[in-house]
Amino acid sequence: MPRTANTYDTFTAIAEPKRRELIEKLIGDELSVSNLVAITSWTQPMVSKHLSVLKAAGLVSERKEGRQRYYRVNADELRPIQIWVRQFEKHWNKQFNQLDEYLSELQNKGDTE
Amino acid sequence: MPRTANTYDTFTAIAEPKRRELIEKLIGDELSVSNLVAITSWTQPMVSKHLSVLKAAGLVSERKEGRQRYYRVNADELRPIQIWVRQFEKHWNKQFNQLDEYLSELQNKGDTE
DNA sequence: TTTACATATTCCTATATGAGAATATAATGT
DNA sequence: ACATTATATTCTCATATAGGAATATGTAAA
Repeated sequence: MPRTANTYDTFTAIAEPKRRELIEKLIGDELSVSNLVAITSWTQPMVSKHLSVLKAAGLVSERKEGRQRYYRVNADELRPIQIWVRQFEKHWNKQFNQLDEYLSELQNKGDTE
Repeated sequence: MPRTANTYDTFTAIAEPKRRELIEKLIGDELSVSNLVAITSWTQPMVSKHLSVLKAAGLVSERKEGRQRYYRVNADELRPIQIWVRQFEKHWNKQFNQLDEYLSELQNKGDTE
């Protein structure tokens, strides 16, 4: 039995590097499959298949428009991960915590909302 | 080819629920294999094997003492996950962000350091 | 040096699944 | 109706790997 996976849960879905890559491309943007094919240079079936896994895990949603399908990320679905990781936060080294704050600031600066 | 996995990276290592369970048990505590066997009621080889994967991924370290081996979690190794997930933070729903703050407070209250 | 205990490793098997190629579906335009 | 474009699905194959049983390694005690 490989990865116990009832089917794809969030953790399993993002374990695959290509799927993380896809999700990253979708941050903030809504993109069609062909957009993603162009950006990644992967084959179309490969993009579609990974998208379907992400969709099954609830990490992306789909919007049909003509013959294209536009995908967007459901950012909220990544929160269980953050919540899980937070359990370990208090055991992180101080020096790294400083880096964290720095990164947080960078991100807030880039925040346009 | 299942999970592309060169071998176990952090994301792949925690994709397995049993491994997440193990890591959780090790938060704050240093535990021997038999401790973990007692706690989880899994077979000893099963515990050892999952620990070896976690160790290969750098998520736990080992300390030998007599015939026991004590394991502890390397919390810092989970930071890449947090950093990755943070990219999506600004797209989370406000209502959830409030829940986040609440959970954060709870956790800080429990912080003894 | 045997015996008992703690842990790791090896061997086997079943199965999930990523990749690739080919094909199907579906929508649009002519 | 037919061609074209966009996307999904199906099929085959190779391989990583979780689980289980058995065994090996290593350490302490008698």
